Amino acid sequence: METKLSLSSIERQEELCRFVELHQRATVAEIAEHFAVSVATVRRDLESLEERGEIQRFHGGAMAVRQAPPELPALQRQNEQPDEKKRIGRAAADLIKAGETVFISSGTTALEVARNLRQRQNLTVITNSFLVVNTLAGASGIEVVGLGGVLRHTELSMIGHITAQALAEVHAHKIIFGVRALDIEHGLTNDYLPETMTDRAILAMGGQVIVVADYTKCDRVSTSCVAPITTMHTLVTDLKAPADFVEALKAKRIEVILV
Amino acid sequence: METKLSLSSIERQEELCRFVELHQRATVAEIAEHFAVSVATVRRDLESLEERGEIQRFHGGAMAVRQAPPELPALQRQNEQPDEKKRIGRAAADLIKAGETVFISSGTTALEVARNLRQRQNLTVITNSFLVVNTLAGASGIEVVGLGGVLRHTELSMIGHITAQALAEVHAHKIIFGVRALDIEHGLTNDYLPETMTDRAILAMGGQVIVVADYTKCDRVSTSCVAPITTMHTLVTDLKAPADFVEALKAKRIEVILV
DNA sequence: TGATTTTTGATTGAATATGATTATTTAATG
DNA sequence: CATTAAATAATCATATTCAATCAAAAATCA
Repeated sequence: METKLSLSSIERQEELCRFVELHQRATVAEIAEHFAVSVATVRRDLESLEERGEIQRFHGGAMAVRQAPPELPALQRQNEQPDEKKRIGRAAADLIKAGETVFISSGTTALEVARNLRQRQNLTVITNSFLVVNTLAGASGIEVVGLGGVLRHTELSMIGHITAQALAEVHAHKIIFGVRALDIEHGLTNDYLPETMTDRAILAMGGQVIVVADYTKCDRVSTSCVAPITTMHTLVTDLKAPADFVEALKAKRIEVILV
Repeated sequence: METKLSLSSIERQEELCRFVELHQRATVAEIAEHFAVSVATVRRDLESLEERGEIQRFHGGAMAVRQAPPELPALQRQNEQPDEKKRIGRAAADLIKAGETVFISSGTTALEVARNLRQRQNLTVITNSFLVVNTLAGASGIEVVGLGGVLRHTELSMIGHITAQALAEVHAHKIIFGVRALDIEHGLTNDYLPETMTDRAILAMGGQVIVVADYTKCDRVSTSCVAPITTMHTLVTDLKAPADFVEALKAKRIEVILV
């Protein structure tokens, strides 16, 4: 693991807490080396973290007071192209108007859209992603409808026939759809076969299909075909998306929003 | 990144907030350079933004406010009778055997049961509690089935007709049921009327009904009648439970586990 | 236009964060 | 139980960074 440079004291303390939780226990020297600071600073950080009850100190180091939450793949991926995802999330959220019902699928980019809806009022959000529910929990202005189903542990999404059945009960004006890969010929593709039926049921719900995908997803193909490219009404992507790919979409009368 | 010219102070503050959110963190010098203003102005902006809670300052710069989930009632209540709840949770979890399917309802005591199942293998857990899903996310040995429904923000539970419909699709060997109050005459009662139909559907699913409730819930009545007391097959409670109440339950052939 | 308020940038003493130094405390070993 | 090595807490030095103040510039208003 690399050492990140010039963290603020707040950031370093947070990272330090995670570091200890990840290793269960760590010595002062280990921590000092990892964060490239003096042992004095480490001790000061450990002191304040112990005061807040975040860790337990012992002579020579510190140990975790709670077990580290497992690093889920879905959460790890949030750190890939974070700037693009944030911009895309904001732009897609701007497409949602008050009073509308919007479906938000699983995936980190779609999650970013949910983040930007938290402060909104008079919205109904339907989702099969538990991360989206998590993000919107406590958002008093938003009615959150979670679809049931079998939890896919790696993505924290709900899939299966219970999900499909619940989908038959609802309708959304707009569908924010995250996808693994986009290709003119092969359409929208994902990488997990069992999820395909759920994804198709989502798209069959009707409403405007807004796909959110950063440039790394464009002009790519994954394993599992979900739908043809024309199923998508709008694509929100970033400026690094291949120009000819964007042109090809526009030729097919698909709206493309570049941020 | 280019410098934008002649923004009003309000505009600049908004942009500044977006800038910090986009980069997650930024130093005062970075911000001053980007907006072509002095560090004094930046500090003033950061000060007012922090007062409004838009950003979090640290020595040398500012960072985006971390996505701290607001303190929800369900999470606050976890601190009430924590020892009893932990013991009850452990004892109830011991009743669950490998290979079984168990339903876990919402409520903090039921959540404590889920906590004690995290390391288990070969289990299926069905739940309408978002907190239970959260707890079991990443627990690879457990198949988690979430029921859909409308999110009740205060409890983070799923309720409504989608929930009831999903319940018709599943069956559990054992039902871990958290309840607000227990009374010999009035049976199991909860405090939120709209949830009653969902609770009844849960209990109608069949299987052994195991109610988890600390002593503060015993011999009490709440507003909404869910089911008669004999619906319950087993009660897991603590030693502070009123002795005559326990005796009355045993007389009705209800198993009582005191921890 | 002229007066008044607001905003901005520079200056300076105060505050903060960090690392080095040095007693003091702790834990390990014989 | 005494010795000893290591770790800690306390103190100090230093380099940034911050906040308060003030004057100049800009905007607002009569």
